[in-house]
Amino acid sequence: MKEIDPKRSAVTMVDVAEAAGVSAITVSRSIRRPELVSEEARLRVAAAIERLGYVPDAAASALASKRTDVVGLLVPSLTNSVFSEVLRGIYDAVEETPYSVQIGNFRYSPSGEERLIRTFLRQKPAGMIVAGLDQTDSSRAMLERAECRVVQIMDQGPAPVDLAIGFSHRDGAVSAVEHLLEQGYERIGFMGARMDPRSQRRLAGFTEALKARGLFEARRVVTTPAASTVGLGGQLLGDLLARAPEVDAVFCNNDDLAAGALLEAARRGIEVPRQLGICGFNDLEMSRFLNPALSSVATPRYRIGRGALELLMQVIDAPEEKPEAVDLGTEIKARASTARRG
Amino acid sequence: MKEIDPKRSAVTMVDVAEAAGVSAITVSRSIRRPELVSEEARLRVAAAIERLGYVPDAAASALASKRTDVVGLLVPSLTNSVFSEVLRGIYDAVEETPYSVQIGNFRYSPSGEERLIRTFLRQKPAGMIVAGLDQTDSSRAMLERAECRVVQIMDQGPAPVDLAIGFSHRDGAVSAVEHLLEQGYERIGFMGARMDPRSQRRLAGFTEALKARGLFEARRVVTTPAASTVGLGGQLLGDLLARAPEVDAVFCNNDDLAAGALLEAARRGIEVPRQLGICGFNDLEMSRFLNPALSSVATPRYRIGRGALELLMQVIDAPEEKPEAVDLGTEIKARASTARRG
DNA sequence: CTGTTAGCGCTTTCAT
DNA sequence: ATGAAAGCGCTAACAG
Repeated sequence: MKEIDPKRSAVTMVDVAEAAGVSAITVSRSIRRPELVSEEARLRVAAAIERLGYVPDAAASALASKRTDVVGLLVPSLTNSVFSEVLRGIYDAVEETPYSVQIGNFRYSPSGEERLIRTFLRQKPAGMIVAGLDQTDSSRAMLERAECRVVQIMDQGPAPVDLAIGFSHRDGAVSAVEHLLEQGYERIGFMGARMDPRSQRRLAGFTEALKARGLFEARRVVTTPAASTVGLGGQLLGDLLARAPEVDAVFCNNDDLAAGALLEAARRGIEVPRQLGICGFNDLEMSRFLNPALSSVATPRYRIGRGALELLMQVIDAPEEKPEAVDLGTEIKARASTARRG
Repeated sequence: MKEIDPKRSAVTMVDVAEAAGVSAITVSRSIRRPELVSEEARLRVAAAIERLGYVPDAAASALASKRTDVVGLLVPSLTNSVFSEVLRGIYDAVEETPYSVQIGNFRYSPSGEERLIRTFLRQKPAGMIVAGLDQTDSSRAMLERAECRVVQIMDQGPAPVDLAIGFSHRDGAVSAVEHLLEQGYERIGFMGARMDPRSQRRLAGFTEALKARGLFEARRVVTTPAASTVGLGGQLLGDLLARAPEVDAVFCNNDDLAAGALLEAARRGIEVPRQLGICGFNDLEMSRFLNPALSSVATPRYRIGRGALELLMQVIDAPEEKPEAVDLGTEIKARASTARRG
């Protein structure tokens, strides 16, 4: 049985110092800046640390030094496959630095986001990475007053709090619509779930692109506040076809929905791409292996993650630097699911 | 441009106290135990906090009180869809408590896991949740000495460090094999990627179940250390069929591989389930929407997450309590992809 | 290269 | 219901 005894005072730096026959500060230095300590002292300290099972106290260190090596990361979801690539980029990049990442998941709740920002700022993070440009006023104010640099990721738009790296969701949607038009589709529908601010911008791009050509029909747009899943993609395709049976193509807000639509079309005997073109968004790993392969708008998720952390590292010791917002762009991946002319 | 001025000393509790005309301790109390403070004082303090933009310092609080409200969570992956459900369970459960979760991702690296455990313990977490039972000796020793309760999740086996909740990967694999045998498949192959300890146990269950019936053939097992993806599932099916063309069914280590195998079979004109039965593991959301629907071993991921946090809450203020390890079990979902007799 | 001194901002403990 | 004093464990700043 595990023994938990919070009264037994833990080993402190002073204990280690006494055991090693040096002073506390030498212990501190041999942990943080070993090059400033003689090899002999360093070895004695290391041995004492090992022998006593010393674990430095992060809170005491943070309090005394007024700094931490934590980079706070705020995302709206960990289930959404989009963010897993971003995380991979961030983790890859942070591994090359002395910093560590702490994730907060606000689950698409603005008040949850405010709460998390407050919690993170209490810890005096070395930097913050937050998803999106659309924080509440109060969240935005906290980020603006924060004593650390802030990178907003995933999106692209005017007036970021500090730094920003992402892409234009509107432009991505426009390129999808243009691709579908090029392939000869003209009665194009839209399927969207969750409809967070970025999804809204994709819908806006979709709408604009079609309106510019006089091809927009409001009834061809189906959305739901529910979270995107493959199953929901099938349902939404059913809803769309019931409301607007004439649609010859559908732009899906993301690849989960698009995969669901593709599979549902197969179940209904609807031929893709001949009878119905389907285009997704994000270009998830699985999409190109579906039958037919799913066309999609590829988004630079990994590069956003890596880029965000690199941006932060670049400015973290240079408070005066302020790089421009970075637009990484998107790329349409034309595959069989929209190859009407092929 | 964002102003970062680390020299400008931040607002402290004493500043708030002066502004509110009370002492620091009253400020402290009106934040943490408002019921101990008169309403008048509380209102004045709240106003002062608001006016000055006071943000309590987490490090100072942790140092003085020797406690935090952080529950550390260590997972080997955030990309692996398996953990997203676990996270959802944990987040749902923690929302009902005053604690907050901090995720560490060790990316299937044992040394990364050690490093993260060390980092987490420095913060004196209120509790720890770690994936798996197979830590290195050094990791295990740290967890055993930790001044907090520890829950190991995802697996089931002898001698957990402290608490445990999960299911038997071996039994799950056995049930998959039994299902395939019942359906009349006899030359069953195995496809596995990553092959972490839990995957190894699934392979062990697969092997045992077939050996017991004299049906095991080593060449029908293909594995790779690479991470599971849909694309890899297609490749592994190709490898398996090249090495053992006689296989009439395949048990895949997880649903990503199984989905890839299913899609690759379609591409090759192999009829599923008639010519080839395919069974996955985990029962991801998408699996039942594939064509044909994918049979899979459903794992209680959400319940593991929620259960782990609930276990922790249950023992966190009762150091003497030590519940038994919880085995949540698995359930085979028989669907079209293995319905040979159907 | 090493040590001394003086806090960091908060909470605990004990008074009142 | 409120406060005064003491210190949590570490590091910055300055000596030596």
